[in-house]
Amino acid sequence: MSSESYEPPAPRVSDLARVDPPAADYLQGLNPEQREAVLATEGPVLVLAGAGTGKTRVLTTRLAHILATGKARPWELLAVTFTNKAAREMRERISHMIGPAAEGLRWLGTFHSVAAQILRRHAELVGLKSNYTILDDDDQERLIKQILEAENIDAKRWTPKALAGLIDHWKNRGWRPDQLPPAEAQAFANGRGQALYRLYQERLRVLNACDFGDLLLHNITIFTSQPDVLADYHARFRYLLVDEYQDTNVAQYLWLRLLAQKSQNLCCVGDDDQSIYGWRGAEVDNILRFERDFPGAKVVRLERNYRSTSHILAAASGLIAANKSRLGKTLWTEAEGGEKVIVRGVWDGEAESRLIADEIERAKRAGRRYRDIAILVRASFQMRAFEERFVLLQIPYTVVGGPRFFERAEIRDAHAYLRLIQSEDDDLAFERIVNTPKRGIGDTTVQKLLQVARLNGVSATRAARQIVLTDELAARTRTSLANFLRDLDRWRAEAQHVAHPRLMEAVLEESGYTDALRLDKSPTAQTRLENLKELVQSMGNFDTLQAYLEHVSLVMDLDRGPAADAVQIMTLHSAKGLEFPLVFLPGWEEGVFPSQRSMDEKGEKGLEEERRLAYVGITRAREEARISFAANRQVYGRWTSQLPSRFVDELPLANVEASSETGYYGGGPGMQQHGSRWDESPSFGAGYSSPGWRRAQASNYRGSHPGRQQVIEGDGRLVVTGSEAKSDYSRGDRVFHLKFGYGTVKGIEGNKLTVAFDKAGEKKVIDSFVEKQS
DNA sequence: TTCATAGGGATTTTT
DNA sequence: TCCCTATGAA
Repeated sequence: MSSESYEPPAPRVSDLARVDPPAADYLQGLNPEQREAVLATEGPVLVLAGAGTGKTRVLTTRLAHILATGKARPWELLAVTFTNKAAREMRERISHMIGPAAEGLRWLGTFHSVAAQILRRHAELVGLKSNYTILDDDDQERLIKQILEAENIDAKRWTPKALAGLIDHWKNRGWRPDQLPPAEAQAFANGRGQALYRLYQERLRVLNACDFGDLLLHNITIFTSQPDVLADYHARFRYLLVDEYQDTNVAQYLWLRLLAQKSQNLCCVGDDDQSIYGWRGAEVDNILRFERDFPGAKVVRLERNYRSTSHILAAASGLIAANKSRLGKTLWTEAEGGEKVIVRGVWDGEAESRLIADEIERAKRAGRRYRDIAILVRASFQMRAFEERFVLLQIPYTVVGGPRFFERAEIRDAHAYLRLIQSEDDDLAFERIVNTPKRGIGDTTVQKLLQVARLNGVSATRAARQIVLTDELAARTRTSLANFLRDLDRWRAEAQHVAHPRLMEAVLEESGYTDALRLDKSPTAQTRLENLKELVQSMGNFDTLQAYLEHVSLVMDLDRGPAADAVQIMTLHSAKGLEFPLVFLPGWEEGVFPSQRSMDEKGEKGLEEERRLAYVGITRAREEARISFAANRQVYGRWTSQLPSRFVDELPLANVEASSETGYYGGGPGMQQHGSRWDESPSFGAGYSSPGWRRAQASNYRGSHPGRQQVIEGDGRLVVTGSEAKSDYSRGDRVFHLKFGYGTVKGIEGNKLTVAFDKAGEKKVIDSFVEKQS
């Protein structure tokens, strides 16, 4: 902070001398602090960027500035982010500012992708080949499971998942097997943790593979053991930039420190108040300690918020002030006024979703777009109530997050084929597909193969080659294994001259994979086939198979098309970095948010992280934030009565309005005063005049079920009586559903249909929500 | 190899 | 409550 540390007169003069007209442009419109953060290029800098203070702008402008002033060329900049999305966004914005020169930023990427690139060049230094594969968590877990089995450890009591988590944790802390602190080494399966970790690493080396944690850890090993390699990178990276510094773990911190130790030109941007990934190994301490770790560091605080209204900011600030371990910032805005943050209690979870859905319809009628509205929940089980309600009212929504494209089983299978074609030694890929689709090579055979492989210290494929020459297997099994090997060899030969999307198609056809799916009557088979088609298509974007496989292991997701106009439902975690005009924050109840588990496991630290999550939630809102809590909630099928979250009490009274929407609760005296009981007496029956409800009812009647009656019961549930009446539908009918699209009726139970939708899979729906196709 | 059933677990998830 | 997994029987 001291002014001495920011006075490198010489560079500054040369800055001014070199800045040419377009350069002046990019500084326009920055506020003084932002400008300071951009111009302080030399020495360590910590930019504390509060929510909505123009962080990305500073980041990109800073890079553009370094390039424009000729301090470094694009390939001399190291810029790391956590997500591919952030990296992509940064690259786009920079190329917008400086044009095609941004293409040269080859060291702009995620921690993992940059580390993977570095590791490719020096793999042999840690016992790998440069074409090593990167395991996903699925492979990782299967490998660990094998080790546990081989070591005769009860995998029920000591789950592979738990060990995977532990190893991850160790890697996050930067510990290799021989570096574990004694206390940690004792963990797992009666003190065998360290030995198992060592075995796991050995297996990885044999497989020429590494997991995500290894990417960084191997880098660190190389840098510390090979000074000349490190010196090479010191010469290369003249300026280093890190986004979301509060989310770095110890390994990432060590990695950065090694790379920055010579030039010291390290700029870290982050916000301690938005550190919400502690459970994944992020160390808030990294940011809290920055000034100690980098003596003479300059600290710039970005506190002017351009996103939210003053009530929203004040509410968030008041809340986060309850945290003890923080550097402290005071956000301010010129956008005075606006709506207060609305807080209210409802009777139960259903009332909550009903309330929010109705308000969304009101907002829509008032001219808001659906896409401007978000519902941010603590945990995904909370999403269902909203989804159900939205389907009922036909409010379009999208759930952000959820299963990702490359994590689907069929995609992983397809990749396993490719991996095995590319590297015969990839045993994990071999095991995955040797009997997928079924070709009569059962578990016993595979186990036998693995045993032979381990005994002779060769890969499973090689073991298979040997074993088919003997008579150890039944004739039938032997033939199909031999066929499989022959196919592999053929594909491997084809891979030399056939374009990889073509190869993929051939493999899927000739292996019988697509045939098996076509014969599969299950409703998801169709979707899977489509996914595979999409996969083949996406492969075309890459020059080589190698490049493609590298991409999928590091990116794990497909670029989604433009977002539809739909309400966004997501967890608070995945909302970080986003903003919406109208934000709903449901489920603010003790135990749900803050999450009980978080507090049980991490105590005060856990609670503070939950509070930061609440802070992140509120600060996503540009214009309106609406918090709610229910008095009763069904958790895992059990009704529990809930207490309002302590975070509700921590909101500053002046910026909050405990609203009493007519019909949702009595609005007794309790509601006016903060801190008193949030009594509420729901008045049922109100709130059913919204357009969506009418639409739903209309479509019920349109469904034409003579002899049936719809009754709206006291609790608001739609009950259809007389369900014995004969259904209009019969098995095999083609139907259309507004949300799920086209499908075929598979079963009928009263007014409920089981429909196999072409896209969405099998669902149970109420018949009045589908239209019969003739 | 496939089906049925019992049991256990059920936050958050950047790569 | 509900969904996924492992396990066992046919």
